[in-house]
Amino acid sequence: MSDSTTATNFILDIINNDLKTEKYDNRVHTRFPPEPNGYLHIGHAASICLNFGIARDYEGGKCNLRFDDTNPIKEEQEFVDSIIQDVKWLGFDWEDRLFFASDYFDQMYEYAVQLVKSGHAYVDDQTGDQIRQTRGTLKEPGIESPFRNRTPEENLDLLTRMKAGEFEEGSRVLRAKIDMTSPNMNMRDPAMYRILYRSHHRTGNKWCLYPMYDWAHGLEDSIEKITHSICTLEFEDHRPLYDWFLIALGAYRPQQIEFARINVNYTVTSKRKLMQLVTEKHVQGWDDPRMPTISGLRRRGYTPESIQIFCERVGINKRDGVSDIALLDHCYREEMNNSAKRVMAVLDPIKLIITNYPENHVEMLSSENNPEDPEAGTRQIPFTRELYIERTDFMEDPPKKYFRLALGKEVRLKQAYYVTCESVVKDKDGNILEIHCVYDPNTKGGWSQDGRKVRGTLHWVSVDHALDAEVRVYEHLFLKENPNDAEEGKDFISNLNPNSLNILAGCKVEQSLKDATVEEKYQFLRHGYFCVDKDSNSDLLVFNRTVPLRDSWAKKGK
RNA sequence: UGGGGAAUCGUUCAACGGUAGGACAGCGGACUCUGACUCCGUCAAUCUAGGUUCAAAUCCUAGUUCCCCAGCCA
Repeated sequence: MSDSTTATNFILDIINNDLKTEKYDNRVHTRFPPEPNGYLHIGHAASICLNFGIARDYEGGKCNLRFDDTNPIKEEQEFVDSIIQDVKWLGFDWEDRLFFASDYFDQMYEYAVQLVKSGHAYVDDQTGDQIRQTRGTLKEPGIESPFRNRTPEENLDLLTRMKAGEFEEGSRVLRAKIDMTSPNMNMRDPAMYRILYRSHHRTGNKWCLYPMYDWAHGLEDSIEKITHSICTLEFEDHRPLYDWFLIALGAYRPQQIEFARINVNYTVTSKRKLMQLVTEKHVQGWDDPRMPTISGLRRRGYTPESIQIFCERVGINKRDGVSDIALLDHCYREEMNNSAKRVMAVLDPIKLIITNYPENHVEMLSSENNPEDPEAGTRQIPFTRELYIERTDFMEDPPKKYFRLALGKEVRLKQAYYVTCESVVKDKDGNILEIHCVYDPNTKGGWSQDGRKVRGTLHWVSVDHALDAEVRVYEHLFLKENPNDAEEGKDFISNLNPNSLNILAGCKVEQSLKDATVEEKYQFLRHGYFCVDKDSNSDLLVFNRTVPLRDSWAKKGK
């Protein structure tokens, strides 16, 4: 390992041991094998980080990106493209090892012929229903197919004709001849090939025979000389079958290792459910910033680094659990605190007028871009008589320990001056329209010579210079930690959070944001971390709030 | 006794017969030109019952709970 301080886990233990015993000639070669039938999500990220992380951390380690595209009914090029983009964006490199299971179809078929010839596989003429009915149950053994004892010659003839397209879809399957009484259902003569007259996104109409997962997956790993084939827990009792095929073939056999899938609270990660959210338009697409998809997280503003660190800290083991999304936010804040440029943005503006400040006067004030990073430098910000401040930064009847503006109270305007509130202007209904203050010219830069202190520091923007912006503030997509915990007769959809998207129009942001580019990230002072959304145009900047800053004051109010 | 897995602070990961520790979350405080950051403190766990041992989260026995498997899905 290149970094001994990172957490170890049972998979690394296995690999280290295999290295010690030279089980795989000191090679470490993993793979990430997505099926291109949906978008990648945070759960996949854990697997990607694990597999590519292992390749990165071991001397000479490799990790392949391989599409497990054995089912043309569900798979599409769109998903291949998005997956490639997402893995790349996450920061991983498969070099020249981008593979497709479909590239091995010929080879797989030859292997099948070999099993037929050696009497390990047979063609079954039973219907799907018949096969299901004779499989037995969890507690009762299955019944052998009447076609189970055909000769290798007959099986070979039938298999050849299946491949040639002589038989109807669903009329026959090739089955492994194992044990219909096995307590492991996977070993009860599992199907290897089904007949499907479907066009495949890569092989077109070349095949009408498509391999099943159990048959295909081990072959893919074997062909690529994978050493450690890491998958999720539900494949644990497929391992005997994985091994059986490769042993029967006398082929190179990787070690399958299973770990618990990563779940995250307040969201769902089943492909079916994500698909449902998109198709039923509960969200605006796969990359909706509320989605746990990689593309959604990306658009929301999360970085590859924060996702990687999150996955590392969550860790790997064999118990299923649910991780706290707050940890991702923590990882993100940690990263951004060191790197994000600070800017001032007023999300809910109210006018503040400095009555003793000259009209039509503009002062340029200097502000640091990132107090955590002196190298980030400073910028100039225009200060004028009329400013916008945050509506919530003024209260007529402030509670105790309220540091912000109130009648007669003095606060600091960030990097500018101390101001004291003298009066407010209201409309007929009593709504505050303007806050009138006086400033102390001797506090320029936000510091007083006489040592007097103010507790509150407010952010602001000049009315004349502010840019218009729309800010999208997100909450959890679901109200419950476990969205599947729904009332009787209802499903996860009933737990959708109606306030998961809150659009703030009429926000005012500082001038320096004029040339902000899509995906660029900022800290809006005292608010949180935001990034520019692709919906921005030359008239209106659109920001997504990735995560808010921690706010111990707001917490006290609760 | 169908088979296969898993049980440690609220969550998550460690401890591999020798002081149950870290992170996140929570709570309290200090600091602060971001009520941020940072720092300090604090809360809090070995599924149960027996057994082996000087010593058990760890080994043994018996239970309990949870997850996965009856697709021509992966």
